[in-house]
Parts: sequence; structure tokens; C-alpha cells
Amino acid sequence: MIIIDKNTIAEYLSDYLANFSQQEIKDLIEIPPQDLNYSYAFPCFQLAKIKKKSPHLIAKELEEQLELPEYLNIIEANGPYLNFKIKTQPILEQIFTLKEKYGRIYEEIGKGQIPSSRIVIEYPSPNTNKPLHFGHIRNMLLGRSLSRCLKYKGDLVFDVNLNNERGIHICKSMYAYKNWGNNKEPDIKSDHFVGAFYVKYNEMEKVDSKIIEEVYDLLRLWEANDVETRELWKKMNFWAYEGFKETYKAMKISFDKEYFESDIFWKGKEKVLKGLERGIFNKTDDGAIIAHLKEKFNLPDKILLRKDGTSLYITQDIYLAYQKKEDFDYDKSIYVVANEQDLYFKQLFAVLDMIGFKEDKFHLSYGMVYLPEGKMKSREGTIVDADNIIEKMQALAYKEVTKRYPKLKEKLKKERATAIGMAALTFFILKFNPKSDFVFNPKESITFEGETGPYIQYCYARIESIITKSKNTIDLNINWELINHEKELTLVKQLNYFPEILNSVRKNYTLHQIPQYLLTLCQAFNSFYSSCQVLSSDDELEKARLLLIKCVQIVIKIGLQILGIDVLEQM
RNA sequence: GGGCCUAUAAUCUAGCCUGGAUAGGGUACCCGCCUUCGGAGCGGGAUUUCGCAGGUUCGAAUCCUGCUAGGCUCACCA
Repeated sequence: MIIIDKNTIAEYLSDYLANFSQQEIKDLIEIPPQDLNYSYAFPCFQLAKIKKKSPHLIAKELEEQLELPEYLNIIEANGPYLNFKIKTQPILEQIFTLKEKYGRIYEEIGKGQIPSSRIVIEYPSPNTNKPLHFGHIRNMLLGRSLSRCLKYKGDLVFDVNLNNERGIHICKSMYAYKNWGNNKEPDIKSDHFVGAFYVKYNEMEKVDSKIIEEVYDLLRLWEANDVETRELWKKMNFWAYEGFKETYKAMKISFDKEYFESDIFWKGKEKVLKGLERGIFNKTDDGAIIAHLKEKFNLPDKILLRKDGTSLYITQDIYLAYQKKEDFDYDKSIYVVANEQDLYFKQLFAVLDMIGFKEDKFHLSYGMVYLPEGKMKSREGTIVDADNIIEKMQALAYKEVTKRYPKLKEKLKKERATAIGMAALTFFILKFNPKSDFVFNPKESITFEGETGPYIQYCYARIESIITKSKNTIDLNINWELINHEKELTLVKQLNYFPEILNSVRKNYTLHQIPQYLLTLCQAFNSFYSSCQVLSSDDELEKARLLLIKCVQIVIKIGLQILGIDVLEQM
């Protein structure tokens, strides 16, 4: 097998271009605009500078001079560009042979692959005083698909979750329950039940701002291990976890290990005190411990321990870094956290660096999700609740399924609605660049047409339908010459890019490249579909096209599986 | 005020790292396409000073500088 990518082309060209190294050539090679049916292009501008000839002329000369390698169909000069068209046969052979492993062809044939490593990914790390919201959905989807993508590419990935289940915010919910809860048991999803008291507290605080003092009393009681307070805390946290469990299940996420802030928040102290002893950190006038980050890191200084000796959020995160290393002996630790904490993570990593913890750490920072009205504020209850939106998507999908297939069995309808609804939600979120903010407008965002998950699923189902109808078997024994339609060649071209896309995602964590790629592929397929009939009286042609669409189906499936979207054979 | 980030048509978005072929898509809008494999689809049309102003370059949405607007952040909160 041969991988036809920029490297291959560069290697080939380097025999002819003495002026450049192979790497330089590779960097020059680009992917031509979509409507041109060439896979790769070499622009001759740089060469023109050296040779003092027009790039057009150079392209033309190279075209004549170059000897066609066996994996290329044609090399053609177009203006200042030298364009390369790949052969269909090697591509489809690879896909059909490797099947669901095609996306890791580099690893499979052992060429140009990155060694696999042990990676810990931490997400979504919720607070236990309120249910998960839309921002958590983005977080979970990013964490989940990154995890799946890295696993697919051969890394050993550990998904972990840190429960922020102690602190003043938890005490607020507890306080409200204590005063206005009448010892009620949850009569709604239990994390929502807890969240309602958080909102209640904030309402009451507006009426009487002094109640915050009583909340601090509660926090002190908690820290002093007061039995009654601890019992209440356990009870309410249990409700929160029970609720989260359902949401995690719907989101199809699970963890190799869950950490609890209450277990570890005080353990970071030791690390910090040791750092103080060694003179790495300093004491402020009033006795707090501070890390001076200004000079060495050009960051604002960070307090690591309060003047009363109690822990801060960063104290436990320092400890947790060590704990994760001990638990998983990782090569790299990834934190999936929104970009509002960019500075915090710079500080955390700087502090860890100061005390000699130099492990490879990465903050996968993603943009905020806004509502049309602005930022979500769980304090005021102006959030898009995660369970609610999941339910809404599935209900809408159910309506669509029912509209199309009124006679379908109820159970099937429900299954399809779940798959389609979740596909729509997942795809809607993951198609955006993780770094960018976006506005979630529930009314406009819930759609199954255009650039959506169901659009991709639909392609898959269409292909399945054709394959089922055909009496021919699919194998590599076809007449390759018959795949020559412009739409077919576009498909082949797109299929060939897939492994490179996954390499890029693994390297840059640009998860949106997968949905974006799938859209391009499916658009090419649908366009092919409308101009090329697969089922045909011409058996040879039918066999050739069946193989082609089977390969498309294989790639769609790999892509969707990484995103955590179910494929449907019928929809 | 300092730091970080963002600005692409009515609207949403890809492309920016690594500068190159008429700036790709999607929604909405207009016109077509179900007596050919599934219309959650396809084809065509209209709409853009790629925030503004400079600079570098043969070439800038992409790199640099300044400006404007917006977001996040600058806790002994999490």
C-alpha cells in the first residue's frame, strides 16, 4: 500500500527540483480549490524567482519533464501551477481492505505515524450545586470526541472527571434547602431539584444580603466536620450525582476515574508548604502563600494558600496533577475547560513548573456559548439546561420521523429519534472551531437540514439502501476504467484526504475538522448521487460504483463514530 | 487601565498557524428538479470594501503596525 499525500508528492518531486529540500517542497504543495479535480498542486512562483523564468513556463517545462509515477493519473500544468491527479485504484483498495481502520492507515502500514502515548483527559468537571447546562454539553462533546479520536489513532486515553463538590457555592444550595426545603425528597430529576435551591438562595439573597454570613457559617461547620452539615452535604451531592449519571448516559460519556475535590483539596497544601520551605514561594505580610509569577512568567501573582491556611481551588489542582500522574503515568494531561479560565491555567502550569512538575500539560480551551440574550447565568436561572435541550432535540426528531414514517413501530421511531436528535445536537456544536464562541439560539439551531448531523446520517442510509437493493457483491474485482465521471473522481479525491485530516486533528486538537470534512464528503456524494445512477443494467458499471459508494460509507462511519454519532441503516 | 481572544454577504460559518488559481459552505430569499437507486436531497440565481488605515511581498482574508468595536480575564471565588 502506498499513501498518496503531500509527503509522497514531495518525495517524488524532490528528484526533479534540486533547489529545494523535500520538506520545503512539501510545505509548498497545496490542496487546489474544490472545483478543480486535482488532489495536489505545486505552485511554481518560488521556483520562478530562482530560475528567473515565468512560473507558467516552469510549470509547463516540468509537466513535460516529469515521468508519471504509478499512483498518479496525470500531471498537468495550469498557469503557474503544476497539478496532480491521483489514481482511483490504490485509494479504493486501501479503504476496502482496511475498512474501519482506514482512518489510521499511517499507523497500520507504519509510515509517518506519531508514536502512541498515554493521555489523560479531564472533563466536564461540574459543580454539584446545579444541573449541567449547555456549556457542559459543549465540554462533554469536545472531551468525548477528542478521547475517541486519540483512541482511534492508537493512544491510550483515560477519561477522568473532577467533581467540584465543596465550597461556598455548594453551601448556598444547602442553606436554601435547610431553610425552605422542608426536608422534601426530590420530585423532579434530582440534580434539578438541587439546582432549584441554588436559584432560590440567590433570590433570597437579593431580599436579604446578610444571609451570606450564615452560608459562611455553614462552610465553617462543613470544614469542621459537623455531622449534621456533612449529612446534608452528602445527601444533596448524592442527588446531584444521580442526576448527572443520567445526563452522562444520554451523552454517552463514562470515566476511568472520578476525583472529588473534598478528598484532595487539602492535600495540595503539602506541596505548597514544601515549595515555601524551598524558597520557591513566598509569604505575604498577612501570612498567605503566594507564587510570584511576574518576572519569570509575566503573569499576575497567584495566592496558593489563604492567610488562615485553608486551601484554594489551585491548591487542589496542584495536587491533582501529581495524582493523575501517579494514577495513569501519563505522557500528556489535557484539561477541557472554557476559555474564561485561560489565565488560570497559565498560572497553574507556571506554578507546577516552579515546583519542578514539568509533565506535558495542555489546556484545551474552548469558546463560550451564549444565548441570544447574552451570557448564561445559572445563579439567575437564565441557562439552557442540558437535559432539556437533549430532550427537545429528540422530541423534534421524533416528530420528523413520525411525519415521514407514520406506520413505523413505536420502538423504532424512538430509537431513530434518539439517534437523529443527538446527531443534530452533537454535529451542531462540533462543527464550530472549538476556540470560537457561538450563540445558541434554540429556535434557529434545531434543524435537520443543511450542514447537520442528520444530513450525514442520511447519506449513510442512502448508500445502505442502494447496496441492499443491488444483487451484486462488492469486491475489488472491478473495471477501474469505469470510474471516470467528474463526480466520482471528486469523491475519490475527498476519500484520500481523510487520514491526513485525522492526523491534523490529533496534532492540533481541531476537532471541527472532522464534521467539516464529513460535510464536504457528503456534499460530494449527494452531488454524485443526483448525476450518476448506481443500480444499472450494466453489471460492470454497477459493481464499480458500488465499490465507490461502499468506500464512502466506510469513511462516513469512521468519522461519525469518532464524533459519537450513531449511523442508521434506515432513517 | 493591563493581558488574552474575536471581527468574513441579511444571517451563521470554513479558510488565517504554514501568504498564491474567481474567498468555500449552510440558513433565509428567487427559479427549476420526485413515471430513474430515499426530496432530511440536487441544480441554478442574487447578495461580500474578508472591521478600518497603513506596511511587508511578484502576490495579503491569511504576516506586521496602529486604530475601532465586542468578548473573556486581571479574587486570600470555583
